[in-house]
Amino acid sequence: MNTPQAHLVDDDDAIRDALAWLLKSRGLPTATYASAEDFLASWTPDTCGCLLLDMRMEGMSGLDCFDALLARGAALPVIFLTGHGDVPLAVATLKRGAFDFFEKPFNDNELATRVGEAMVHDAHRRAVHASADSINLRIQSLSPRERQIMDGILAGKYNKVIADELNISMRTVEVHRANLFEKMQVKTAVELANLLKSPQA
Amino acid sequence: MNTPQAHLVDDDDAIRDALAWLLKSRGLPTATYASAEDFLASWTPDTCGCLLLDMRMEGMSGLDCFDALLARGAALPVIFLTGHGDVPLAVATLKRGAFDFFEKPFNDNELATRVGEAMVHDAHRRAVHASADSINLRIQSLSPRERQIMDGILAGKYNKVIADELNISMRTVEVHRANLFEKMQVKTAVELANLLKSPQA
DNA sequence: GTGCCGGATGTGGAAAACCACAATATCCAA
DNA sequence: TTGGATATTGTGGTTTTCCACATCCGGCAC
Repeated sequence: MNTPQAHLVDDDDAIRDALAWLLKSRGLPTATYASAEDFLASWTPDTCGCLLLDMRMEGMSGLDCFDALLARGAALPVIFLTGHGDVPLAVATLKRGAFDFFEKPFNDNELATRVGEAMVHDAHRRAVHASADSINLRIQSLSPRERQIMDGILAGKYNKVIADELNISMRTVEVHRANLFEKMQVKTAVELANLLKSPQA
Repeated sequence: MNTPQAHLVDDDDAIRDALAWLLKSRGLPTATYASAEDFLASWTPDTCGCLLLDMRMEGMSGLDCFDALLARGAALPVIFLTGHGDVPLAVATLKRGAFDFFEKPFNDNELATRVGEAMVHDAHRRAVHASADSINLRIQSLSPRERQIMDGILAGKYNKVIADELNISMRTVEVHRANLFEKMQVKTAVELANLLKSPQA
């Protein structure tokens, strides 16, 4: 897991340096990139924190960079910076999942605050994701038969009913049930149901 | 429950009539209001569908109307219409939960499409809400003791353990358990867990 | 004050879950 | 070919759930 950082992408050296200084002075770890291409080249699925993206840049635009990230399945919160007010663009970008959209000139305090919120948001997202991953991993370790029995259990059926439906003996259901409880690291059907509910789908 | 409608609020008679005609011609039931005050006066918690709100109006502004609705706990999807591009306003409004934000002149097809989507969204929201209400109603019918026993059950504890923790006999726990299953309309602990998970919190 | 409700408890039994020990069969990879 | 994972079944026994029948107590409303 990479260290959470504010990833700042702007092709204007002066602005980039000023913004980086602002963020660092607020205690926000910051990495800078002179182009969207540079950022994408260094990006990995572990990249986390948040992304500050200038909309208009030489080469790849901020929007193109956002598209590229979405295509790669990134979930990094993105804060856009733009110089020229464009309501439809701002609205469309937010609806596509951008975390925020700042028009220059912006208030330094507001931006720094939002960057901090974005990083908290991302930390929370990663925590939830890690929990979901752990559960999905356990589910994938189940054999097909065990998954069938689990479905029956989650439907609140008696072992006897499950056995009838699958045309196997009750004893076999009991064995699969014990095995899948072991794999899912639960002791009761209720714990299993709780596990499969909370975080993801 | 009121009939789902597009509630159109605009103080410009010509625009309001034109928009209402547009929406009705697309098969979207539409009600019109000449002011935010008129709409708020007719609003009830049952008002549903979606709200089309002109930002700049005589008297109460669209934003004020939005605030008033939020204060009343309304969950109606709101689509804002504005004549003067203002990125910070659009961004702030969307972040506060507006469904969409259109800048004039807008494309009729896009607007009508979004109105349709907003109404679908609201119908879905109401369906989920109704289900959650039904469950909350059942929970509220439980006695305090029954709720305690339910907590224990949802934690996957044996009746024996619950009894020890509450310093009562196992038999009493069994009785409460049966009673609360009756009230919650479930037959097994797993069904109870499933019920309390899906929709709300 | 009588009745209803919530709460608590007991006996006793049927049904289901839970578990240890034991065995067989298939498929697939080392 | 041997071993591991998956799937299947049985015996026998303990624990827990689930339920019918019955009793007792305190608060509260009519």
